[in-house]
Amino acid sequence: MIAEKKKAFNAFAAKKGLRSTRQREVILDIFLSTHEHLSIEELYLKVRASNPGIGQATVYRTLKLFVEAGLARELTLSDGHTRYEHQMAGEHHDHLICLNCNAIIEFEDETIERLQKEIAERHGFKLVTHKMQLCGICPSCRKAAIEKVS
Amino acid sequence: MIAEKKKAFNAFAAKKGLRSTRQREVILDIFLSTHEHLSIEELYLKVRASNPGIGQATVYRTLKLFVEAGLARELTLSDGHTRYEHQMAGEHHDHLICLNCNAIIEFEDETIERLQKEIAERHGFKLVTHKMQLCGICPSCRKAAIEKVS
DNA sequence: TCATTATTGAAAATGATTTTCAAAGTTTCT
DNA sequence: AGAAACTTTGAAAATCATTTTCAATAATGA
Ligand SMILES: [Zn+2]
Ligand SMILES: [Zn+2]
Ligand SMILES: [Zn+2]
Ligand SMILES: [Zn+2]
Repeated sequence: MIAEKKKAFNAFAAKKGLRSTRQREVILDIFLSTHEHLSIEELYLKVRASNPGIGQATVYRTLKLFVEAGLARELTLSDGHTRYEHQMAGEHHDHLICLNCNAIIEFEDETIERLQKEIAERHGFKLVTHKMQLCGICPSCRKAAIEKVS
Repeated sequence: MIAEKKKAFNAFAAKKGLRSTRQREVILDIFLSTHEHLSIEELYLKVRASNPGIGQATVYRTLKLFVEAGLARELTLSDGHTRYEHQMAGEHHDHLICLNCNAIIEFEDETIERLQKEIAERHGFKLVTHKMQLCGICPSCRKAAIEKVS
């Protein structure tokens, strides 16, 4: 799994004539070892913990490469911090986000995806991608809110 | 229509103890006179054209008030410029956006809205709002692309 | 090895938005 | 109306995520 993605990145790098550097390997390892929707800042801190010396700019630059290589997806929630998550070819999901605690739940809904395509077609658009975020209050925050009242 | 919205804003301002100022009236008039998804910059330029002297900060502050008052909706597309559009109670639409020319088409789809609610419920969330943008290539950009090839 | 070219880190730049603050304006009370 | 109390304003400064710059360093291929 991780090895495959590394291979995929190397293939991308080779095709693009990118050089293989320690920094990119470290950042790729750390990115692949996470399972959350991490911000650059969080990623940078993780990187720096094991590899002081790697700069933020390199983390910014490298994550953009991962997106280009199809390994990562950029998420822009409304907190002003760009986040990255794993992306595998052919897979897709959208997000349910708690407005209170920022918890993120992933979901897929084929019917919605199909309807989106239909809407685009109806307007003559060729659909390339979409962004969908459902924002609400998660179960534990709801419970906490109820307890506070009573 | 416009008069109603002005009344609504005045009611909001009164309830909040806001003072009525020339700047806010001017900005509200200009905002209500538009029918697009305008960025603050665009709005500021329009305001300044008839009222030099009104500062950007005031435009920023005032548009936030309109959102709070329920008259405006903030849109964050991916070009780094926050945009505002009219919002009327009980109405809702989402956007189809051309990745090439940035054209914005509005649409509503009740089935999607219902499914979103169901997804949220299935995960125990209380749905508060959502963001959905379909990104693609609009008819005229598609045509232009085809002509370029042939 | 050497020449070429890409990458890096630190610091500076950018650019949208927010904050600061003194001056100006609005409201309230007398 | 006049004065005190409080809000709003504009200009400039500050903020803050991200991007760019650039000289130094590293990777590549001949
Ligand atoms: Zn929560
Ligand atoms: Zn996700
Ligand atoms: Zn277009
Ligand atoms: Zn719209």
